[in-house]
Amino acid sequence: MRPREFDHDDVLRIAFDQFWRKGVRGTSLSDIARDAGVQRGSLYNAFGSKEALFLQAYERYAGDYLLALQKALSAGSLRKRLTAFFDLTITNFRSGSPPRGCPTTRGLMELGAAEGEGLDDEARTAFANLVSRITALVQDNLSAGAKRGEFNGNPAAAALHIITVTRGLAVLERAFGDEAQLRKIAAHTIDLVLDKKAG
Amino acid sequence: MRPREFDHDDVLRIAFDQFWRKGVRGTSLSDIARDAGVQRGSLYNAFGSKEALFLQAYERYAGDYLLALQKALSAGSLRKRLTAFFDLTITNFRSGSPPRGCPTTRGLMELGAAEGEGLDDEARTAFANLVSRITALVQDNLSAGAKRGEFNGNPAAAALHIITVTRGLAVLERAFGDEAQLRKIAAHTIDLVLDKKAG
DNA sequence: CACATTCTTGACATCGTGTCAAATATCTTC
DNA sequence: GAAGATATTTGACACGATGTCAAGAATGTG
Repeated sequence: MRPREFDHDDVLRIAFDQFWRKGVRGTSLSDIARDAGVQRGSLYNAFGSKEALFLQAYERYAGDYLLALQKALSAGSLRKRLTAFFDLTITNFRSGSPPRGCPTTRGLMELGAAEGEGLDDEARTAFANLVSRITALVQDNLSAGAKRGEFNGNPAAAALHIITVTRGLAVLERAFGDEAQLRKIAAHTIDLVLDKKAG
Repeated sequence: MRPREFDHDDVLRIAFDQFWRKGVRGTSLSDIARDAGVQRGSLYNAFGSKEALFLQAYERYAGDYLLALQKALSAGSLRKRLTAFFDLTITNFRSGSPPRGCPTTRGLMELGAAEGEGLDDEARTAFANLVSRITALVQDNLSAGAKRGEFNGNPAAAALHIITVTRGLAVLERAFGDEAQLRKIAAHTIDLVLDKKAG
């Protein structure tokens, strides 16, 4: 056995940074190889393909991000939790310089409609998975908030609504790059959801 | 002068169909040339670049789409109008087989963060422009509805909220491909916006 | 009828993905 | 400690995409 000359995790981090900034299609393995100080062929040998490398790098990101969201949603009133949730969401979209946007949303919109076009079903599953987990997280918090009398709507419907808004925020971030606007929309959404009349 | 051997508008339509289905990065000028029965070089001669061709094709789409939305928002109660608005939005995302998603949202997420990466600022402007126009359209309807007593919130904030939801729907469409889910979210959004307590 | 102008066509340079075989370096076993 | 097995590295190759360019082709005009 010959040992690797590069660190597996280092490459994943370097690669995901590029994917995040430029999208999967917009990032070449040559870029990553240069940044990581590794030969292109070695990346193919270690990961198989650009998409496989992306998937590994993305899973890493998704795990970290989900944990951070969990933490943001873990204390205070429901309103405080939702505020922290949107805060982290927007901060994530606006991280980096220039801001990198949302990698999940970008990945989802990069998917090809048919076979062989763009990212494949494995990537779609990974993206959809993170979205589903976040939705469940929000829904659990809404259910708990309902028990405490902080919310009196349908937790499932409201969670889906909130996740839809976060996806929309990711898109508007790309369109206008106006962070204040995003925060206004988030605040308005919280008001709408929490002030809803009893149904 | 030698006359063109192809129809300018035909090519725009054929090209946009491909861009819509596979994204700008995922569509090659060879694909379009083959589909249109035109030599690749002729496309460069006539349009200059893939991006320039896309921009022309997109403007065509944007004009048509905005008109259709205007029509959907032109009659009945505010609730009926918003329902027709979301209906058309979702129908547009789900058109084609397989469904093609939202070209504007896809385009926005395909943008590069820095120079030279992905679509450039001209494309961003075109996308942002359509989003802004749709927002204004919705806001006008909300303002008119407020005068008729069908709505008692802030038209600008509500319009921004609604447009954010439509962008989110475009993303969820790619993630889950579940049209019934999209329609539920849309209905819930209309309820939230119209049932809002007086503020 | 010839000319100028535009379009078309094919060749080329460059870059990206992905494959492969040969070379290389370590771990293991004797 | 030496030899071989095994995995990694490296460079060459095929292929397809973008974009440029010069040469050929076809039409309107003088």
